[in-house]
Amino acid sequence: MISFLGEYESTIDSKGRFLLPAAFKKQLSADDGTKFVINRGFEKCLTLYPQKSWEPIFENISKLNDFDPKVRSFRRYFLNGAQPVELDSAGRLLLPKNLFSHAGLEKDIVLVSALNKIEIWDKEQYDKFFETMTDESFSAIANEVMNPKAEG
Amino acid sequence: MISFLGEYESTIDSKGRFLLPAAFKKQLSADDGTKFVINRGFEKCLTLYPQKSWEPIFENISKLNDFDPKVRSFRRYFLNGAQPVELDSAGRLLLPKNLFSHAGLEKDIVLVSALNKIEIWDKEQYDKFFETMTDESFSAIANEVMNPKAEG
DNA sequence: AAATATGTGGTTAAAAGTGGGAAAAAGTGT
DNA sequence: ACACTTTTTCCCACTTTTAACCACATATTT
Repeated sequence: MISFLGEYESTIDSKGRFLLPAAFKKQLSADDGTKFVINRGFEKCLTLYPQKSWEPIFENISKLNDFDPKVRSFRRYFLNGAQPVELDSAGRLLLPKNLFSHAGLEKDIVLVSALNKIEIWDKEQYDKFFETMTDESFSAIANEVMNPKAEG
Repeated sequence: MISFLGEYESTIDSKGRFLLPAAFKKQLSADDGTKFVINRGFEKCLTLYPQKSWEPIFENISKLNDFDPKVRSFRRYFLNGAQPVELDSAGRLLLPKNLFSHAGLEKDIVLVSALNKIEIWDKEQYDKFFETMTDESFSAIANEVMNPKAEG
């Protein structure tokens, strides 16, 4: 499974395209190729999955029991907005218009590794996230997440 | 696991490169090689991990469940700004531009051992840190950290 | 003092990034 | 159904930036 590392800036041009930073392209193996799936992220961002990273997620959702109303709600919310995108000859991706508003995208964006996928943030929103996160709140979350035994 | 020792100065050239002091290079084993990961540090500094030191940290985070909002916050904050860097033929590292401001880097920098990684400080910032730390406050902290029973 | 290793700077070729035009496709109205 | 308009996609050409390389200066060692 691929894993990304890094945080790079890019800009959206007048046609809604942005260049996938070279650093990420290098991290893509040959068989990840040029196909991606883009989706709404959980917070105010978008998520970009290389085809290979998307497949297992899609499979997991397929396995859920569709008779459960919660499953249906989740599936609708999660899959609505997911769209396949492909790199053009210059290594750019075209952002679907209907996803702009969810992430509040304008012009300057930040692409950040999220392990096996990439998050796309509006630069302003991204900066805001870090402003609201204090050392103490990070420290508390880190302890909860990485040291679960501490709780109980 | 590698562990560094020492504190050395270096300077950033006009292209944003700095020479990794020979003393640190000597401490790197052959299989640590030339690949590093650089990231924002908790304080006003950057952190430089030899690839080998970084891997286990990254793996641990990969295991967490990304559907947990706390995990996402933690991941974002922790991976914030992490970028792969590599030594050039002259043994220098190129500092990513977007990390300059976090550490307030100008020209003169100090590289300090931080166990299995190296901290990169702007010389001025580093000096300030020592100015604010008096013998007494150091002694108090030392007692708290190294002798937890003392608290009561 | 010579030789080797360390540290510094600059040039240049290659890659990354940007913008726009034209062809194709989709949509709209008569 | 056809002509016309608008949107989308594809591709080409240019500009800027980057990183690889080279050459030299300084320090250190034998």
